[in-house]
Amino acid sequence: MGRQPCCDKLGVKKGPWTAEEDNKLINFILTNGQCRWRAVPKLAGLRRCGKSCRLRWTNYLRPDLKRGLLSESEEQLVIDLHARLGNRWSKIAARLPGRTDNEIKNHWNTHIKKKLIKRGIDPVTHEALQKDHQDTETNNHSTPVESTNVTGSSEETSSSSPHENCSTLSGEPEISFESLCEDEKLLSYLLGDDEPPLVDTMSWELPNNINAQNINSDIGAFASWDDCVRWLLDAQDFGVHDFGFDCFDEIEMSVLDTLETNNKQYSSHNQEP
DNA sequence: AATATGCGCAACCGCCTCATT
DNA sequence: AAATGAGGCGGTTGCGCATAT
Repeated sequence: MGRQPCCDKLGVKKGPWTAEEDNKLINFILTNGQCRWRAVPKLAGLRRCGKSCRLRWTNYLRPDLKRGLLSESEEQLVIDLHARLGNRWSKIAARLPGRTDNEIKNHWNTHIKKKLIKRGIDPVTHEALQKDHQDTETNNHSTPVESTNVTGSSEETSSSSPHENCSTLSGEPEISFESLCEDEKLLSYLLGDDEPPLVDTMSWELPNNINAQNINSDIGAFASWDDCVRWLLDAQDFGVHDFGFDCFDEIEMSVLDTLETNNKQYSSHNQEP
């Protein structure tokens, strides 16, 4: 007994989404909130698969998405997390507010992988490529290669942990994963045991009983519902940060600050005899 | 100017997990 | 306990654009 397809394949549109379809989906979700994705296409008047709607919403239309390239600190965080979690993109994405698993996966495959390889690091194992060569250089010491030392720096300190020498691509001091391990709570959070302190997406989802007029009065004086949707689409183009949703940045910076502080504490602690 | 090649990203596909019946 | 449905995830594909020849 096979599974039913998630949607009726006949008459289901594929390919790039049009602005009109985006409008319909945004209209529907802003009005009704996220409900059963399978029912969304029908209710929203879209000839799309429910999955496709979910993907479009989560990867592109969500108003809390950041746009643009990952910052260096984000990239470093991705590398660190990947060293620990592997290709569990959704877990990794959960640690980067405003970023999607798809986006991170794409960025990994197109940018970070190459950077790591260029720096002699195997993007899969996070160990050094050409191990034989490096082994002879390091006196045959079988210490695991720094998984996230993407600076390619050859300065080997006495630290023995494979994750201690984390640094940014720009060479700035960065978050050490081992240092994070000193903080059980933080580690637990990073490894996914706890929910990350991200923005609660439900906070902007709208209850079913709120209609377009309510939203208009809440968001501002939009002349029409179309204006509201247009505004939202514009927000996508510019990024929510351009529209005053800096809480996302604050939360992210708070997390990064915590990590950095922890790293410093660990470093100073480590330097003590 | 035309063509080939490479790259980045949005979207799809199929499988897995979990909740519900 | 088994069957089913729905959402979620990771891998892959294909299109559009930029750059090289």
